[in-house]
Amino acid sequence: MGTMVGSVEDYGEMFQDAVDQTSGASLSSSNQIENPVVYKLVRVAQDGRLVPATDEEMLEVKDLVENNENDMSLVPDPGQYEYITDEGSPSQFLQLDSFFQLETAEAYTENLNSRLEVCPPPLELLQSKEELVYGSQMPFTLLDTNYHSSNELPGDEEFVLSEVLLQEPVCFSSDGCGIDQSMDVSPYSNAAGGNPKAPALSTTASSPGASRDTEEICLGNLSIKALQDTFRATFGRETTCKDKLWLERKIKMGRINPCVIPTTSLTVDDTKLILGGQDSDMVVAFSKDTFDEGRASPDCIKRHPNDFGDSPVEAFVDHYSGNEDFEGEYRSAKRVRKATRRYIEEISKVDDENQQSKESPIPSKDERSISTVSSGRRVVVTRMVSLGGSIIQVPYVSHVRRSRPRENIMALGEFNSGLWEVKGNPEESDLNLSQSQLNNDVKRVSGVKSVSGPVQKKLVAHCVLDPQMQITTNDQSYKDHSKPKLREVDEDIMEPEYMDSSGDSSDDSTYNRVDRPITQSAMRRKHHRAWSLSEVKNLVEGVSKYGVGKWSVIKKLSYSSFPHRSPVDLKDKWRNLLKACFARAPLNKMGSLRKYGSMAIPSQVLSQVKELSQKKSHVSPARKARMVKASSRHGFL
DNA sequence: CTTAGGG
DNA sequence: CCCTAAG
Repeated sequence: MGTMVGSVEDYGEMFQDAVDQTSGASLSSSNQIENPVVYKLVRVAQDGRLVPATDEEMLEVKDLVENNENDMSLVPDPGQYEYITDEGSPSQFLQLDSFFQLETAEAYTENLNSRLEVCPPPLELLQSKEELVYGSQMPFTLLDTNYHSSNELPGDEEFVLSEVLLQEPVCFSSDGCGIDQSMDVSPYSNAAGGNPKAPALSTTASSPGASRDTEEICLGNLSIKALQDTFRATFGRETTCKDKLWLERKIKMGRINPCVIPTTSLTVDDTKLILGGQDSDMVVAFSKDTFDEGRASPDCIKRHPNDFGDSPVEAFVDHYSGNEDFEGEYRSAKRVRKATRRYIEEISKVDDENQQSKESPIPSKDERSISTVSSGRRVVVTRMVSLGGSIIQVPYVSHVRRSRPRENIMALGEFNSGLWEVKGNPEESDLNLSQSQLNNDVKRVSGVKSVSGPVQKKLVAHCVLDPQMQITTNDQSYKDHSKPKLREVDEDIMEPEYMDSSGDSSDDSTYNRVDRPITQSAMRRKHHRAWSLSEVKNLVEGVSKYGVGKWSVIKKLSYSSFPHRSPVDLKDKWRNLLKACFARAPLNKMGSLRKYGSMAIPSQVLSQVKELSQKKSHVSPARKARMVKASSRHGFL
């Protein structure tokens, strides 16, 4: 059994006719744009070409569809798609849910809105005529069946009808009961133009002739209330969102076919069908192997995270997932973070370990989990990872730092070349890296925290070789040069230039100047400078003046004398202060003394911090205005 | 570039 | 302190 996938535009007619019996209107090519569902029928030849089906083949399909059509309305399966004719009334129902099994509610709660899956049905369904229930399987189920009864087709070739062009008023429901419910309850029938039978999936349905331009103009003129009504008419549920832009956007997206897959860029490589679009990055990748072997877990259609694609993700999602809309409303209040690269990397890493793939980061062809797909614009290497019980496809990331190397990458290179020897020139401090630094950098280079990748393995090997030094290596030259070590200590103290410029010679600075034994903590980071009490006080004062979150303002106004503290540093420190004061609040006895003998923060300051944190959680508009004024006075806005 | 937040 | 994502 070969692969059967495909999508060819011209062959929508027959299928369309079959489905759209009542209207009897056949689709002209110009007409297709307005029609909500367009099926395309092709045959995939052995060499992978997509051969348009012949008229005879189309007739068979038509017959098949018609035969099954009678049963359609009897199928009491929730999660149907609705097919809307040009007249705007629902003439048929198509159940396609197993094909477009898009994001589920659970999936979205995982905050992985950058992914999408569309999984074809199990192969068994493709093979069994008996099991064929119209609409509950993929479209090409029908055609596959059809193929077996067709004499016309060469033995190895199969019919394929795979893609659905969902043009306008198709309502998807992630919870699997969208249409049914809406038909029953019909909470929006009024807004749908007065026809209570009309599912009012879209206002478009009631005004099929309206062009999008017109609509968009109209949208812009609508009031928020009207937009909300339109939203309700479009999506079948209420919205409380008052964001006009958001509403317009959603409505537009609800009307615009979110998953148009231009067939112009349809290509087939030896195992994959790729449907790439100029706008859409949607990639359809049905694995031939998977189908051949009768597995029920073929490759899925995936959307890639935003790194590899843009807004279409959202459009796609919006349309199919009712939940997303809620999320969208929520998002207008608080922005939602997408999965970070780190997160993806770690997922990838875990997957890597699971797969025991020790090979080069370049995906091998045999690896099922890694596929190279082209989206028309670019080639994307993806890999399958399991997450939260479902399989998702993520862009492949090698576990190597991809971004700009650190300034001391050269030193790293030397380590990487195998000897671990720092060239013993004390003057070039950049090369005289402490071992901890090296660890750190190696860690960064590998991009992951745990040991993985050749570089870090090397490190481990060397560490093992020298049991005397726990963290450091067997590097003799490093030992011999005390300067690097001293330098390391220096990291933790105020550097003179800053002292001078700041004029801040308060207590803690001298504290920091005290030569301390090289503790582990002192070894830990290069770029660590202890916060002086005056700095902390400055910070607190700055926050009290300008408010929490105005880090750059504070930095510029109160911290011009501390060039080594970035706004982010301030923010971090503030976070730490908060942590400190709230953690200590209950048992204030120990007061300001810390375990590790690091800087003592006066409890007075801490209470100040606490006070500010509470007060500043809600800055009054007046104060905000004052702040804006102040900062603009200083040229910050 | 600035801010927020995870690491 | 670092990194990255979101504006």
